[in-house]
Amino acid sequence: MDPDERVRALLRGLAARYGEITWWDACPDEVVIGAVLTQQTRWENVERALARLREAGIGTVAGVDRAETATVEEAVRCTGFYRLKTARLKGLCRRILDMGGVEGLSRLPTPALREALLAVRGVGEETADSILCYGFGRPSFVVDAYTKRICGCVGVTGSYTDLKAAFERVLPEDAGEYGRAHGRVVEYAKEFCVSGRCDECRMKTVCV
DNA sequence: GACCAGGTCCTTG
DNA sequence: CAAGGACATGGT
Repeated sequence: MDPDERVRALLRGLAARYGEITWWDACPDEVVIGAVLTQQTRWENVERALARLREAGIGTVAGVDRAETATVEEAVRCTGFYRLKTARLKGLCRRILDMGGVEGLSRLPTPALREALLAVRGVGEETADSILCYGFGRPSFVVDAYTKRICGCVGVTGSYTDLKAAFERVLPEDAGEYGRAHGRVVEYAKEFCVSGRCDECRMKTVCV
């Protein structure tokens, strides 16, 4: 079967199962911060860190930029790789402010904005796409470990760019649609995939 | 105690 | 380009 057709079938099944979920509904500043913190980390720990940053009054791009390194490290310790993430976070926030803040960046066309984000140390494709899609409302599909895993389960493989392109061909070009689709993939993976691999690969549950 | 988590970067072959 | 290691805490 054509890979795009498999992706279509997958998305149909997931939409039928999970419906109109809302996925990451946060202000741009928190999306920027959360996108970095969630790297290789469970979301629950990211939420704790975001709450700590908020309590410290530095849960924004400007806040992280002006805060002491040690203060940020303390707040994000629970997400792991905390030294690395603090450095990445401060670098990213600094860069965003230098480019006119979220406000200024939002005037850039999506390709230019994506390049600007990718140019920051610690911002790879997934992080950039998360910020684009959830922070800036741009239709840029996010491919994460769950997406790759689920795609593998239905026989669709390829590079990050390949998978991203497949979803973007199949879905209507809309950030909300992309976000919900990605959210459903994650919901499904959390429900059926156990410790790194699909338990019994129950994709038939949603795919047929 | 072992293993894994919503990545990214750097180094090797 | 593919593979392997480093980065680190928290939950099962």
